Amino acid sequence: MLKELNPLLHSQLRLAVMSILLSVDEADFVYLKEQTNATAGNLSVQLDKLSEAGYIEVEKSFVGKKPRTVCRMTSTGREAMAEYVEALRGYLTGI
Amino acid sequence: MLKELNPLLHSQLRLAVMSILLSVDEADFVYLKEQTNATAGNLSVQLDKLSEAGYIEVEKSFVGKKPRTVCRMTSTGREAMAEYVEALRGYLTGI
DNA sequence: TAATGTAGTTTATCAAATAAACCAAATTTT
DNA sequence: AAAATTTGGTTTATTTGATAAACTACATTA
Repeated sequence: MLKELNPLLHSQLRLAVMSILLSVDEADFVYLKEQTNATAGNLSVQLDKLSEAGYIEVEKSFVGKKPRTVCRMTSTGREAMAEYVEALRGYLTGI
Repeated sequence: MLKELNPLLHSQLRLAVMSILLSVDEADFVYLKEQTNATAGNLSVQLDKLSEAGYIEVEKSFVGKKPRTVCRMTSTGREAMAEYVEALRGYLTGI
C-alpha cells in the first residue's frame, strides 16, 4: 500500500531547499533564493517551517552591517528526507 | 538547475491515482478509493482535474442500476508522468 | 416503510502557497 | 547632501488547493 508522503517535504520549494542542503553542507538565504527562483517572502516562510520542524538549522548573523541567514540540514531532516524518498519510491515503481 | 514539478502531479492523491493507473491498465472509482484511502469527494474532485488535463480518461456507465466510473491513463498522462519523474530525480540526486 | 448501503457529485471550509507590502540599513545617483 | 535604489530580509494579505461535510439518486434489507 502507498505510504503517506510527509506533507512538509512534499512541497516543491521546501523539497528544493532540502535537496540543496543535502548536497551542500550549508547555504545562505541569498544562495537558496537564487537556486530555487523563489521570492524572498516565500523562501522566508518555508525556511521557518523547515526550521520549526527541526529539519534545518537557521543561523542569523551580521556580516559587517548586512544580515546573513545561513541554513544547515539537521540529522532529523536527513532522516525525514530518507523516509520521504522511500515513500515516494512506492509511487514510482514501474517507471 | 532544478526543474518545475508539474503541480497537477505533485499532489499525493493525484500522484497515487496516476501511479496506480500506470500499473493497472484500468481501475474503477471504488478500487481507486480503496487503494488510496481517499474520501469519495476528494477522489471525485481529483479525478476531474486529471481528466480535464487529459491525463486520464473517465468513462461513466451503469452496471445494472449502479453507476460505474472507470479510469484509464492516456498517453498524455504517461508522458506527463515521465517528465514529472525526470524532474523529480533532479531533487533526489545524492540520495 | 423506514433505515442502511452504494456510488458518486457539489458545496463549504480549512490549510497551504504565493505575492505584495513593508522595514532597516547601506549604497549609488544626481 | 538629498533622493532613489539595492540588499536582505519579515509580515500580512490574497489566491489557490486540498479536504471534509452535506447532499443526490437509486437499491437493498429489516
